[in-house]
Amino acid sequence: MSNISDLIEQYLKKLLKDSLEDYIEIQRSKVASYFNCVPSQINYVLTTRFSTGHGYIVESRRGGGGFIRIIKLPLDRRVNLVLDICDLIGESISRVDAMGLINRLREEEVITQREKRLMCAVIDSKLRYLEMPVHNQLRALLLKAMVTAVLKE
Amino acid sequence: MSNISDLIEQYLKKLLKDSLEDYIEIQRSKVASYFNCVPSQINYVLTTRFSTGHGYIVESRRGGGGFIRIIKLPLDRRVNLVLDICDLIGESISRVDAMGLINRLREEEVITQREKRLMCAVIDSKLRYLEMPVHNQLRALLLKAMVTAVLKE
DNA sequence: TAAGTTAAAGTCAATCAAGGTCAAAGCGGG
DNA sequence: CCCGCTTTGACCTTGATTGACTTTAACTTA
Repeated sequence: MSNISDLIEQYLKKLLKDSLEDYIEIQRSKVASYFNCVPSQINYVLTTRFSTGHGYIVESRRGGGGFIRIIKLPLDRRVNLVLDICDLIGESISRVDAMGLINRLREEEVITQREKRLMCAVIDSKLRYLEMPVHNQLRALLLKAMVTAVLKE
Repeated sequence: MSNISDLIEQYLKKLLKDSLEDYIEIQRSKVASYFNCVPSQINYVLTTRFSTGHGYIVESRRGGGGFIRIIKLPLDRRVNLVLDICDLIGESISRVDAMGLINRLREEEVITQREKRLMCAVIDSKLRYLEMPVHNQLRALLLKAMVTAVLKE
């Protein structure tokens, strides 16, 4: 398991973890040349692993002195966490986004490892009877039910 | 008794035995070309010899840098439990039976209160798109996935 | 200060690299 | 001969990589 995208992902997450702030600023071209890849690969990593669905916000500026800022949304247990998450999930959610969300919940220690596995197993179940759109809706339904159940204490 | 499938099976089991972890990661195409067979033969071996029923969990990822991970379930009483439970669940299960099983797992302290709520939420989800027989099948599928996931430690 | 230059980052489609599925053909023992 | 397990291959889906082209911002200079 070692494609460049994974390495870049880990690299960025480590930067975030080590940062004193809840965000980091990078230079696309720097990171790209550090990993010996084309700059657009960074965008690929950002869109596939640092989307809103994954709990991040990405801002940037072009031109001289440009940068990319990756902000980690705080995901703590206050008031409307459940509602926010359900909102985030909506009526329909892709497998990737669902997994991203679950991972984030785990990273924030909002859920345990076992709970993560449990939720992933549900999301990952090959619901072979179903068409894609229905599948995405079903997934949203189940995910919301799970998040609600596990967080409502 | 020496068809390719058996050889591949032994090969993979040896890898597992020699591994420091309780899992291995392989590349389907590599193994296939090592054994001079078509890639899909590996899938055949996996489904016929490394199923949950056999005490393994198989995960994978496609695309560049893809891999197949074979996880060996530790063979203590919990695993037998998983296998037995999966057996018990079968292809289809009613809501009442499912709930009963979950309660039982809780009573035995095999799962936590949160996990119980999580599982109940999944089972209880009104899967409004579906007919009864399919619903029962789906429930069985999800329940088995959950039990396996939560107990695989 | 407007115009031109340079230094970023963004987009998108093509291509490559896996693994998944399924049905049909092959084969071996009873 | 038949049944069930094995083998094969065509076709599918998903994910990663690359590069040509575009857009935006800052800097420089006349």
